[in-house]
Parts: sequence; structure tokens; C-alpha cells
Amino acid sequence: MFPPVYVNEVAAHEGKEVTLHGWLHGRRSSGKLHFLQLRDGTGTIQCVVFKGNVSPESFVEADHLPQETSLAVTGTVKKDARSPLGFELDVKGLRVVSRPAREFPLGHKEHGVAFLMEQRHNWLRSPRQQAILRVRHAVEQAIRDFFDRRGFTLVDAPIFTPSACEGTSTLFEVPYFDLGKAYLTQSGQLYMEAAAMALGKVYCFGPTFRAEKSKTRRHLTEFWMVEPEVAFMDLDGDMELMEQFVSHVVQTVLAKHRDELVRVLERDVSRLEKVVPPFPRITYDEAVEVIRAAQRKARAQGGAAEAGPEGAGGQPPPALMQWGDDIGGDEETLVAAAYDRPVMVHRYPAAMKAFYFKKDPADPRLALGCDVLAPEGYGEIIGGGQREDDLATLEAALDAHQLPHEAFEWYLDVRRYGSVPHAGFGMGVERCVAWICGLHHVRETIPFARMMERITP
RNA sequence: UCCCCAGUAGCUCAGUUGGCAGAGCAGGUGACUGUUAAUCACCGGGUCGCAUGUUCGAGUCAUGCCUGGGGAGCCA
Repeated sequence: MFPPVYVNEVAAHEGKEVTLHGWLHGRRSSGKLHFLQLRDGTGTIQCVVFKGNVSPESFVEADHLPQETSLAVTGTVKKDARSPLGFELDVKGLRVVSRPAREFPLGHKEHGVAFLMEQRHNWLRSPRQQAILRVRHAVEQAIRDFFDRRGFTLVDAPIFTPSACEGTSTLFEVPYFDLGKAYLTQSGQLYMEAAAMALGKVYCFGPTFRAEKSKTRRHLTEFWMVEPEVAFMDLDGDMELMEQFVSHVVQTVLAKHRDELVRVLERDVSRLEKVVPPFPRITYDEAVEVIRAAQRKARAQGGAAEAGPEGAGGQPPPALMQWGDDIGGDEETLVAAAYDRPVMVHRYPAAMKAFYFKKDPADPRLALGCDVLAPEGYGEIIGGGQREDDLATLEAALDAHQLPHEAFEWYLDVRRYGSVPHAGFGMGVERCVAWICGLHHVRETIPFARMMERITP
């Protein structure tokens, strides 16, 4: 039968006989009735097998099919108020496509994280993981739509690179023929800067690799990043682009998957509805004051609590944040908690940013960078800013960061031939998906997570 | 690299002062014409992560190792 009928289309076939193909999600039985939950990727439908409607062999078989048996089920589509879907299939016949060779490892009860990650290939079949992967797809589609509709050109950046893009992070090394070592990319940005001088508005969208030994809920060794870069754009334009981009992605996903977010992922979507421009913009200086105020308050309130039963450790309270300190995970949460939508923190101390950031003409201690912090403790989802466009200044920055000029000769060319102000940013897809779905850990946002302690399945 | 926690049935876990290895779910057999994580009865299921030590006796105590989880730093 072609085209085949899918579960999400059965309403159009009410009263008609159809054949559905899928996997047995679950099974219940009540004497002369068997209830089979059939999942086909578009939805799940209950197939009702009544003893009088099928052959005796089929009736017995239907009560002994293990979970994840693949099936072709033929029957009549019937409206039924008792069904969450609104429809059921009144079964006339069923054919086993393939019977599991052994028991499916994942039941419908609780499992531990370690076991689920080992069973990731099987775990993907669960309703919750399906919902997350659909949201991820919608996020990636919204990303493409946003830039495509604004006249950006997608320019694919290389995965193998000859050296560190930023000269800071730890990279994965790969042997590369007679040329020695290559490295897996940690950012396509430098290549996008060159491409922006050709095409004006560009973006790349691909995997990124970091060999840092980070073991936190926000880190993967392999993750996906979208990086736009625009010629003739300054920091203010960049920040406008960031907030329009983030709100477009969130609102598009909300429009397409509100039901799954609410019902399957139990997300409080009212928090997402607020993600519309303008986002609050605060300077790093202001962020430091917000953090210090919150830390003083926590210290005043925590003093009594620490003297309680668990206060035997005698740990001194953490020092107040100082100007020049980086904004870590806890500090990000303190800043984000002060607002009901993503907050943009700009003009960081230049010393803590990569060499390519342009200095603030009004205060050379500051870099024209901006991070977007997601609400609800999800932290930095975007980092970006205006790039240094002056050749001599950039060369001095390379020296200051003790980076070899040879590796960056091509990058310096971007400033040698008609240099212009330009800016861009990078957004991590997994952190964005985790935030939108309200997940505790980014490992569930990517089909097959790569982490420090895990490379299988 | 550092700090904290965990490892017992296929899965999730309990296991008292060191004294016979347990439950629920899953699986198997059966009952039930409306189940939504169905219910009920019966059945099978163990290298207590590994090693060494203490002890009459170790799942339990000690030391080391392995694996996993959480966090820090770094970052998206």
C-alpha cells in the first residue's frame, strides 16, 4: 500500500480499513480483548483486538507479542472518546514483521542515567526522547529559516583545522598525512570572517569539538554550533541580531511543539512566551554589581543556616566577585535570575576574552563582546561580539596572547584588503534545546552524546 | 586535573549491631469484553563492581583499584 497511512493521519480515514506499520509500544489484555499500543514515529494508536474479529491463532499471538515487535496491523479506524488520540484501530488482522530476538532492555518504568545512556540507541524510542529530538529538529530548522530569510549565505566551515582558532581551548589532535597534526575545529568563526568579506552576511552550522575535561551538565566534547558573521556591523547591530534570532527560534518552536513541550516534557511554556525583544542589556560592570549584591544577600541569609547541623565544615563563605573575574556558572544564574527573559551582558574585560575581540574605544580595558544568558539557570547560550578590524592592533593582540603569526597570516589578510567593521556570534544548539525543553542535562538534546567518559553507542 | 556520591536479580532499589540474598517492575504460565504504568494467582531469576585484609563468620568494616554519576575550572 502506497502511500502508507501513518498514525497522525488516521482522522482522515475514519470508518475505513487501513494498514498501519509500527512497533509494539505496550500491551494490555482483558479476557476476550487485547489492547496493543502501536507506535510509528508520528504517534501512538491503540489497536483493539477482539476475539471474535480475528483468527484464533492471531488472537493468541496478539497476547504474547513482546514490546518492540514490528507489526503490520490492518483494521478499521474508529472514533473513541476514551482514546487520548481520539481514534482506535478495530483490528481485523495483524502480521508480525519481526519478533525481537531478545527482550527489549527498556521497560516503561524508571531507569538510571548510566543505563539509559548505555542504551541510548534504544532510549530514543521513548516518547520523551522522541519529543526532544523533534524539538531539536525544529530548533535547527528555525535557525536556518532565520538566516536564510535575512539574506545570509550558509558557508560550511572546515572540520580539520591547522591550529587553534582561538588559541585557548584544548583541541582534539588527528594525524594528517605528511603535514603532521591537524585539529578538530572548535569554531568556524575565523573562516566566517573571511567569508563575510566575500558574501556580506554568512553563517556556518556544524559540529564543534572541545577536548577540555569538562564534566558538567552543560558540556559535551562534540556539539553543534551556528555562527553568523556580518560585514559592516558593530556590537549594537550584533546584539539586535542576537535577540531577534533567539526570540525567533524560541517562538517558532513554541508554535510548532507547544503540545509536546507541555504534555510530554512538562515545560512551563509561560517562561518561553516571554522571550521576545527587547532583551535587557547590561554591561559587565553592572553584572558584577548585580552578582556582588546577590552574594552579599546570600551570605547574610546563609550565615545562620551554615551554623546549623551541617555547618560543621567551617568553610569560609566564598569571596565576593571582583572586577576582572569571569562570570562562572553560579554567577550566570544570579544575573539571569534578575530578569524574566534572556539577558545580554556586554563589554567584558578584554583580558578574559579571545584575541580577536575589538577593544571598546571608550575604555580600552573592555572588549566589545556580548554573551546571552538564558533564564532559569541554563547559562550562556550565545557568545559573540565585534571583531578587531585594524591590522596593527590585531597583530599586537596576537603577540599579547603569544600566538604565532604564521598560522594567522590568512586571517590577517582579512584586515589587509579593505578591512571593515564586522561582528558575529555563536550559539550552542544543545544548550538552546536544553533550555527550551527544560532539561537538566545537555546529553539528552543530542541523539548520540559524546562526553569525556562516553563515546558509545 | 581536583572535590563529593554511588555500584546488590534484566531494570529501580531495600538489606537493621557483621549472622539463611529480599521487594517492586520486567519475563513465563493462567484468569478476566474497555485496559490507559490495568488487576489477580502461580513460576523462574544472584560472580552483592574487582582485589586484598580484619573476623569463627563480610553485601555490611578497612585499604587499593575499576566503572559510572554530580560539581569545579574552561567554555557554547
